[in-house]
Amino acid sequence: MLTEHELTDRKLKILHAIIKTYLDTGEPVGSRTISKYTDLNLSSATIRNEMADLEELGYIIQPHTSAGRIPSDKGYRLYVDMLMEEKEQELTEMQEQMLQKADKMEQLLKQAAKVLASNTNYATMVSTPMGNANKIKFIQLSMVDEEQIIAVIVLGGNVIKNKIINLEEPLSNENLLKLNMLLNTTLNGMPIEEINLGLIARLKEQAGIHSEVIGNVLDAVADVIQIDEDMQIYTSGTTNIFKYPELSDKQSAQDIISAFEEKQQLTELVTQTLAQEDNTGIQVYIGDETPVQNMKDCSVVTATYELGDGMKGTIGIIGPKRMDYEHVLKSMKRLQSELDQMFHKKE
Amino acid sequence: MLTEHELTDRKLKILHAIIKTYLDTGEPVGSRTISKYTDLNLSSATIRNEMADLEELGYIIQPHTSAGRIPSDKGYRLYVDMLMEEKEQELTEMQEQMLQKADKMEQLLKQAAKVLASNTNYATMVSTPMGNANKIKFIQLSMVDEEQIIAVIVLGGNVIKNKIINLEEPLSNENLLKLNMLLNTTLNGMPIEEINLGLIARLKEQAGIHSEVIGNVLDAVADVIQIDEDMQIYTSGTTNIFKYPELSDKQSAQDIISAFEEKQQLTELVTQTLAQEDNTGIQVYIGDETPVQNMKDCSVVTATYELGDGMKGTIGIIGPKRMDYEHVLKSMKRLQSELDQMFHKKE
DNA sequence: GTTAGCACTCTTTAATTTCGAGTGCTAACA
DNA sequence: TGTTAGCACTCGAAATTAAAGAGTGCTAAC
Repeated sequence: MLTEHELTDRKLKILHAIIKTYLDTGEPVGSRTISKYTDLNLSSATIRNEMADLEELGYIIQPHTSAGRIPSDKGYRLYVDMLMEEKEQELTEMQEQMLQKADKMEQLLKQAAKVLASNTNYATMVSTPMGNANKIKFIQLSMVDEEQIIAVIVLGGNVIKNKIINLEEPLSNENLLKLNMLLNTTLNGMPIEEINLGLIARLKEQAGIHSEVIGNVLDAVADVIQIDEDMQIYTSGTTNIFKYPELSDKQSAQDIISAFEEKQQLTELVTQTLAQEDNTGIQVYIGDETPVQNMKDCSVVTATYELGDGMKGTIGIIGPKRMDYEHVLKSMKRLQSELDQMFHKKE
Repeated sequence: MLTEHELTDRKLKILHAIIKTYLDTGEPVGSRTISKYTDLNLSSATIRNEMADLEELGYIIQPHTSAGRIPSDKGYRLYVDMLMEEKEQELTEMQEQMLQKADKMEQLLKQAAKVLASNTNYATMVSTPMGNANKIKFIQLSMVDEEQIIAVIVLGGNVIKNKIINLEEPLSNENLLKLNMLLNTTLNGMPIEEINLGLIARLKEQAGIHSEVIGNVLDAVADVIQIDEDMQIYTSGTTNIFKYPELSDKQSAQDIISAFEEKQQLTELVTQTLAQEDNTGIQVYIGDETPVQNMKDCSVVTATYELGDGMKGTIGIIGPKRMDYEHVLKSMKRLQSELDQMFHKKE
C-alpha cells in the first residue's frame, strides 16, 4: 500500500504534466503523451507504472479501461493549492478596457463581468457590494405635490433608499419641517437594529395626526434591512459553458444556466465567499466543494473586493473543472486589485 | 396553378388538424393520422391529395420525401390570426398566485415572469414600465454631512433619481436653500428636452461659486434621458427551451440564452412591441418575423400593459414555433388584464 | 370525387465491424 | 533495483451495413 508520503518529486512532475495537458485538450491523457512531451526522459512504460501509483493515491482517474487518465478532484486541488502559493504578477492591459465606461458603479460592475468573461471564456458573475449599511446617516421628507411626499434615506456606505408616500390628508410645510426635525434628531446615526417597536410607538405618538407618515418612512427603512434584496448580481458569458463539451449536455447546461438566471442560488455563493475570506480573498471550489449544488460538475473561483468603508462585493468565475486555473487566478487577482484601486480612488 | 381562393373549407379543416397535431407532438404528421383522428371521414388517400395542395399553397412543408408535413410560418400565421379573432375568456386561478407577494412593483413583475413561465413552459420576460418620464416634477438638494449633499429628482410617473455630490468647498444652509429655490423655480414642470446648453449656462451663472453643484445635478438629470438605462427586464424559465428538441441543439440554445442574458437584445423587442401596438396590444412574431435575430427559430408573443399615467411595459413569451398558441394567448390576455387592473387599483 | 393498393423513398434504429489508443504484465536489460 | 521493450488484451468511437417503418405519389377501380 502506498502512503501520502510516497508522492515523490517525479510523481509530482508527472501529475503536473497530466493535469496541464488535460486542461488543454479535455481528453484523457495517456502514458505515451507524457513520455514524449516532458523533459523527464522516461519511457511510456515507466510512466505507466507511475500513473498506476498516482491512481492508487487518488490523484487521477481512468474513465474506462483503455483510456488515458484524467485528474480527480483531489488532483485538481493539489494543483490549485500549488498555484495559490505562487507570488503575484504584474497587471496590465485589462485596465484600459475597464476604464472606458467607468462612470457609474453599476455600469462598471457589469462591464467587469463582461470583460472577465471575454477574457477567460468562462461564465462570470459580479455582485454589488454590500454590508455595513446599518447606520442611518440622514433622513429627509420632501413635498412633491399636494398629495404625495418623498422620503429619502441615506445609510452608511451611501446606500440610498427612497419611497413615495401618498398623503391621506394635506400636510402643511410647517408640519413637514417638524416631522423632519423629529426624524433626524431621533434616528440620525442610529443603527438599524436599534429601531424597535417601542421607539416606533414613541415616534408615532410625537408625530400626532401624521403618524401614518412615520409608519411609511419606517417601512422604507425596514426594506433596507433585508440586505439580500439590495444586492444585485450581474452575470456574463453564461453561454461560454457551451464551449466545453463536458458541460454542454442538456442536464448540466440546464442546471448551470438556471442557477445563473435565478440569481438566488448565486447569492449563496456570495455569502459563503464573504464569510470564509482568508488573506487573499480568493477561493477555489472544485466539483463537489461548491456551495451551489447546480454547479457540482464545475469549478468555481471567487474573489472579494472592497470598497473603502467596509462594503464588500464578490467576483466569480464558473467553468469546467479543467479550467485554466493559472490564467483564471491571474485574471482574478488583477481585476480584484483594479476594483479595489478604482473604488478607493473614487471615494 | 392554385390560387389563394382555393382554400376551401375542407382544406382549412385539414390544415387546422395538421397544426394542432403538430403542436402536440412536434413530429411531422402524416395523412393517415389526420384521416383517423378527424371527423371528416375521409381516407388517407384523399387527405394526401389535399395535403399536396396545401403544400403547393405554402401552408405546410415536407421536411423530406417520406415524412409527414409540418406547418410553415405561413401556416402558423393563418392559424394564429384565426385565434386572435376569438373572443375573450374569463380569468381565473392565476390571480391568486400573483397576489401572494405583490408588495413591491419590482417583486411583482419578477413574480409575473415566473408565474407565466411555469404556467406555459416557455421562456418569459417582463419589462418594467417606462415612458412619460419626461417632465421634472420636483428637485431637492439636501445636506448629508459637511462634505456631501444628495440630489433627489422626481420625474413624471414618479421615477426617482438620486445622486450623491461631493462638495469641493463647504456650502452654508442658506446657500443650499437658495440653490433649491433656483432649481425648483427654473426646472419644475419642465420637459427634459428643453434643458439645453443656454439654460445650463444661465443656471450656472446664477449659482455663482456653486455652479459645480448645478452641473452635477444636471448630470443626474441627463442620465435619465437615456431611458433604456432605467428599463429593467426580468426573465424567467430560460431553460424551458431545453424541453423542445428543435431548440436544444447547441447553436440555437446558445443564441436564445445569450439574448436572454444580454438583455440588450430584448429591449429591441420591447420597443418594437410598444411602437406597433394595435387595439389588443398583443402581437405574435413567427420565425423570421421577430425583431430579435437570435430568435429566428422561435415564436415570440408579446403584450403591452399600462400603468395609469401612460407608462407602458411589455410581457413576452418565447418558445418554439409549435407553441401552444391558444394557451399562450389566453394566459397573455389574462396576465395583461391582471397587471392593468392591479396597477390601476394601486395608483 | 373518392379510395384501395402498391412500389418507392428516406429516416431512424439497431447490429456489426473495424480501428486505434492505451493499458497491464512479463521478461530482458543496465 | 529501476527502466524499458514488447505483446496480448480491452474498450470506446466511428464507420458500415442491415432492417424496420412511416409516409408518399401515382394508378386504376369504384
